[in-house]
Amino acid sequence: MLPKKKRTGTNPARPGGSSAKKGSSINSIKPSGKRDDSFFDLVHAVARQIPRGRVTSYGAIAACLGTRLSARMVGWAMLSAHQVEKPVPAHRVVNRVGLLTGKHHYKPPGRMQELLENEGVKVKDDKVVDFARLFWDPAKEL
DNA sequence: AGCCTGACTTTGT
DNA sequence: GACAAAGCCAGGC
Repeated sequence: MLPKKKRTGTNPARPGGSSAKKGSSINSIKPSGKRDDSFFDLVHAVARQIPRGRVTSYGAIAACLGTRLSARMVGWAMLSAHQVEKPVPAHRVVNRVGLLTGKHHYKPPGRMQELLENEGVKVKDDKVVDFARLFWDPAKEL
């Protein structure tokens, strides 16, 4: 989501460095501590840095990683986020309109909203209130 | 190998 | 603001 950011004609596509597509496996869940720097781990890392009481969007994370066009993959990464033991505040990640699209993936669907409200984020109709204000841009704040 | 699906986004109508 | 289409990458069949 880059409302003001000009669309650089040259699509950054892959700002070298972030995308290390080699042996990309979701099996990054290695208790041994040896985890591949796959796309998923990067997403987890960013998601984990979301300040409490703030929210962000998949696209923001994707853009931060340079894969703005692959926001979907961020969602995929969130799936693994539930598998891993590491604390990944997936509830702080919503779609660009602030809709809790992933609430249905929680054990109790309402858990996501509860977690958010518990952090001070008001949710109305599966939608984050004042989303624009609570929005946290990893590319900017990070 | 191909084909389909998916916690999304952007652009155009 | 809403709807439709295209693009993205990874995983499962």
